[in-house]
Amino acid sequence: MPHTSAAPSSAVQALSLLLGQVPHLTATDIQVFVAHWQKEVQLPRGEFLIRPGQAEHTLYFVHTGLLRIYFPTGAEEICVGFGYESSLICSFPSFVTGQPSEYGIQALRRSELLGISRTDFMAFVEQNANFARFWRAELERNLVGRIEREIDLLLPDPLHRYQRLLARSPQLFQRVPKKYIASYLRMTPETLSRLR
Amino acid sequence: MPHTSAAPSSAVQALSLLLGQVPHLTATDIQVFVAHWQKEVQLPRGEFLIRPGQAEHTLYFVHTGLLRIYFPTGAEEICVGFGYESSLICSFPSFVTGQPSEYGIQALRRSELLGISRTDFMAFVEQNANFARFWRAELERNLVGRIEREIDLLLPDPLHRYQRLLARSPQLFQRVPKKYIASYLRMTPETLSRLR
DNA sequence: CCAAATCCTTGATGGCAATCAAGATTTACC
DNA sequence: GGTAAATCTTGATTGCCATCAAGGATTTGG
Repeated sequence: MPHTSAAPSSAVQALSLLLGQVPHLTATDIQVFVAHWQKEVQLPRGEFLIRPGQAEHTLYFVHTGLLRIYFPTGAEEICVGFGYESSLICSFPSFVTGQPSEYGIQALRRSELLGISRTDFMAFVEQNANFARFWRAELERNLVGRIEREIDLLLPDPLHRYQRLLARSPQLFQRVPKKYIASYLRMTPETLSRLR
Repeated sequence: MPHTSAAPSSAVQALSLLLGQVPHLTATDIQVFVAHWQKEVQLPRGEFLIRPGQAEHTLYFVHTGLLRIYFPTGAEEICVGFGYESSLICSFPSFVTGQPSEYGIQALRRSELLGISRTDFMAFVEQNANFARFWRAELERNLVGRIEREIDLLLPDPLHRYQRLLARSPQLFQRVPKKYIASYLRMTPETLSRLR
């Protein structure tokens, strides 16, 4: 083992692993790319990655932990998504448009993340067809998922919404506090509890 | 005017106009591209572009008319989106994944469309960085819009949902029958009527 | 321009989930 | 491991939207 360079962090290794699954990306591509994920963040439980109204144009990789994305209405906060280990997370509209984020992102457990700036990330997408393909696949997967979810939200019957989510993401119910799932399912914690 | 080639159809002209707004696309790029939109469709009011369960992996350009995208539940159909003039429309999950469509698309007025197969379209995206950029921008715009919409659907109060949609898409209320808007807003036509 | 269908509105009633409340359980953190 | 906080469950009540129904307005298509 060479002593001249520091060993890559565990988070960088995990990110490299994720990228290794992308077709046609070379080891060199990945090595150069991960070097640009320079923003290391450690969040204790309850801490915020992004607060609503804040301009934060960073794409994050969740190495460990669990986060929720929420939208603050006047009265309450509604949960619109979660961030799991080994996935990407950001306030998407803010990341894409450059506007301040309407959403907040909060750690539900102690979480470790790696971040890359919008500028750096988009430079890779522009200059390398393989990264462009990767980002396009991310966008398509995300979009298909959101359309699925739109159905869930339109179903009038709380039981149907619960059953669809349970079928699609059973692991959610073992990791995320039920009250956030209830908000995500557009019902009160009491109603969710009675359905189970 | 040359007699050796047929004049481009009005639909092709409109599509070319839309593509002309894309940065870096050359006139030649556009000319070659639009030649692959070979599926011409004319739908009378009430007719279906795609029926649920059908495999239809075509991307459509709406030249004239108005369509609704809907999801059939056991009891009723819920409206998940609309297709306007000079915009693209498809059953997105089906177009991307190649699976049969869970959604239906129906003409609400007499509509004229142009279609391109998934295979042909993706070939352009793969081979030309400018088309890749165009498709990426489409995906990002679409995704941002869906996230906006997710908020609308999560708001518990029908009045708030109505107000948000009215602020974002006031033209909708002048073009689309209210009963479809009501379904889109997750409420009954009676409730929507009382809000106005 | 007319007839028929579709769509929109207004009213009365009932059901279901939100709300309020309290106790039980789990989880976090020192 | 022990204590405090957070979360989950169960129960009673209320309010709001869906449902059902009917009359009026608009649109469609010949």
